Amino acid sequence: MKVKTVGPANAKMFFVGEAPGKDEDLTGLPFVGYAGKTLNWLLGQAGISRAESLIGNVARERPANNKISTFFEDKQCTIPTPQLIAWMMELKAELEENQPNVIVALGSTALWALTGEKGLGKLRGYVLPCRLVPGMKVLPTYHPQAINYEWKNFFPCILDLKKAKYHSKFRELKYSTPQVVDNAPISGFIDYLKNIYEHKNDGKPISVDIETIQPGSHISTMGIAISPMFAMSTCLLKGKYPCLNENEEVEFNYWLSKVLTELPLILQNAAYDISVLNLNNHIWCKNVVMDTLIAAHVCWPELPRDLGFLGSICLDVEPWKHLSGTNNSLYNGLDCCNTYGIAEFMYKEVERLSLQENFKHEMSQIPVASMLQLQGLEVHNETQEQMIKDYKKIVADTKKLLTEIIGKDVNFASPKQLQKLLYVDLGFPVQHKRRKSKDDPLKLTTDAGALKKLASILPDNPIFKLILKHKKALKMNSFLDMKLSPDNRVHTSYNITGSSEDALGRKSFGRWSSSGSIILPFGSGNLQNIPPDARKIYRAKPGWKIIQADYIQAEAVVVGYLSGDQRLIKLFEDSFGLRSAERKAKYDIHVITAQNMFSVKEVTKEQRQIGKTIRHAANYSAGPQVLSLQLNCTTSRAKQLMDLYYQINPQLKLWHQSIQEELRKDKTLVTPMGRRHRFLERWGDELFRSSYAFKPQSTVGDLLNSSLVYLYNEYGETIDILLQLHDAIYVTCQEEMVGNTIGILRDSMLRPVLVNHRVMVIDIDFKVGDSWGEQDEVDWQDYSNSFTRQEVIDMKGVYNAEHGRSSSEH
DNA sequence: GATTTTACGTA
DNA sequence: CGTACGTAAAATCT
Repeated sequence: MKVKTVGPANAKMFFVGEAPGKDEDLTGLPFVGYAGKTLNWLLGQAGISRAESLIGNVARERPANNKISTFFEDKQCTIPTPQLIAWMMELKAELEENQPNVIVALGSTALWALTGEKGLGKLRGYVLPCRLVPGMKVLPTYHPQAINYEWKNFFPCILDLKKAKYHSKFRELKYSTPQVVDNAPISGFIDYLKNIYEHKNDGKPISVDIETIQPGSHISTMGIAISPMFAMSTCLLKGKYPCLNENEEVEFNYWLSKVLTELPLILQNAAYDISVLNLNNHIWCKNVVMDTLIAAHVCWPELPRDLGFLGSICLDVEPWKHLSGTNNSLYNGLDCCNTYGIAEFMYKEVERLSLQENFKHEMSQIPVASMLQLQGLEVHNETQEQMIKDYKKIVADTKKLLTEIIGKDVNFASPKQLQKLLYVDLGFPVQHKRRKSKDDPLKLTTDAGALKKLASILPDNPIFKLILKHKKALKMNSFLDMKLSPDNRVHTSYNITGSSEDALGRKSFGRWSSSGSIILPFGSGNLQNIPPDARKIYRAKPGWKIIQADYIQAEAVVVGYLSGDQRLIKLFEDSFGLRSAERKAKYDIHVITAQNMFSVKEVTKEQRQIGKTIRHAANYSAGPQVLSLQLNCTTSRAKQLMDLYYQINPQLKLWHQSIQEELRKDKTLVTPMGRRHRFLERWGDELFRSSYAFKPQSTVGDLLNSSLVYLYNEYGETIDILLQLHDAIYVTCQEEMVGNTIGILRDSMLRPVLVNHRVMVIDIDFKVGDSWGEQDEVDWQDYSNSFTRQEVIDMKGVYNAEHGRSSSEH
């Protein structure tokens, strides 16, 4: 049935979808099925009345197989069939008749039909001129059905709809259009710098953006905006060749340094730009007041935070990202202006959400993250070469043996080839991947777990263990055999805001991530996943030591306080400040767990291991099946053990329940350090498990980063910081300075925090050695003054996120 | 040939 | 059980 457009004549908003579906086809009305329900919900969230809006589609009849491409001549969906052209004319007539103030394009087909544009992902949220009816404006966003499929898009969509609601109040398409002087001659840019410096930009910050070429991140284009409305951009490199002569370069750097050193700066991803400016221009940007990436992370941890996205949310400007290929300097200048505009928006947003403390906390991490990236980590050549040789031999030997046994050449790094070999050619029992839900389809796997299982089923066949050994050695080699910098270093980029995105949106629990540095592209990239054995290639200089300071049982301590487990809290408080031998003898948490579970005084090694595994599993709400794999026992035995554990630790289940209760309102949790996270998963076990992990992990991460910043700010001149590893800090120092350094680390890392109405102080352990991989535990008491827990609390004060928040709300 | 997705391994 | 990232191979797109 043909579907008509519905809604009151002359409505301010006109929603245009793609094509009718099954329910629309049956009723002749648009958006009445599943997608219609989603639309209603989205409109409700955005405060828009469906009854007051016009709603229709581009195509007026249901396409065969629900495929919109049937209405196009070409695969790319750019040449409409005569039928579709006729429908578009109908839409045009409806728009002209009703004269809405804003047309909301739902999905890429509507976007194309109304504006002629492709690429919804880049254009959503931006107000565009309508091509179908010139003079009208279009705001594209996701199709409701796309939100059903891609849950992460729901929040951006609501923001788009709110923006559309604002635009429905007036008819004109009025951009705030910045003035950009692009490709400025260098003399003009230097005058601009002088001028900014002289007037200090009237006390306001400037925003800076650089474009770089790889490798080496040399600056090709640089721009500075003095407000959201004016920027100048200049070209410094054309290809490989500098645009400046030597004299110009000296003068340019002189004034640039003055401006960047003395004025307050706005940047998007400051850690990158200031590192490049430091490395290549020897300029140290001291006063970064706003990193829009960090502000966006603090305010909206679930959302994308690239400039194009932030522009669509915060600004009313023309899309500009498409200029990057055609006019780099104009693009760069617009980046500057729009970063400035986004910054002004984000200042208010940080304040509106009372997240000033969190913002300051993350901003303070920029200098140390930049320093660590530029400094890198030195590799001991001889050790590296020897280890590469050893592991390469294992790879070759296992491969040779396997080829002899199997009788043909197989690439064991290819899951597909391995599947064929094991399950087809050799006919071994197939192993399936663990499923998230029973409804998910079974999938084959040849992972380590499957190979171990096969090895236990068929103990006489040596190939499983050989394959495992082969793959392990291959993997190890990737951590050893890598390109080093000219001075034998590896570099990593520490990312304060994390960076990964999954089907549900961004996750960010406040821990740093580590990835390959594009400024200094040496090493295996991530330094937070180096296996212990490969750590041996990072050695201290002769006469120096590497010290590791890590929080003891950090996450378990936080869980103890959060769940109000009095016995556990007492254990942690009683054992605070003890030498490790005494702590392990009397206050071993896993031994005590086992003692209680099995009602025994003397605990065997196995019983301690069970206690350890089960605590970890229970803290994160693992099921008996996973536990049975870890403990190598039957599922029923694992179930029995879990029940026993929960019987002895009833607080844990209560705590999990309280987390669920806390989620009920708006799926938002707040950590003891004041960090917020909104969970986007649908209500259910997956959401719960993810949220149980949030508070402990995030608290430990924030605690460690506070310590790291303190250490760098207070002792950066004297302490050589090497690495950040989530709950540990590594430094290097001369042998005779070990004691002193341990004292400083203890001073920096002991940080009392109010958790669940009690003061939590996580204790610290030290290890010292000649390399990152070979370290021995030491007692700090041998080197440093001893303070009781109470003395530490009195000296340091207690961090109270709740207090900070409530006092800033008024 | 380029880009995206999947599988895997480590903290 | 969770979070994180990187790498290689496969799969898909152009």
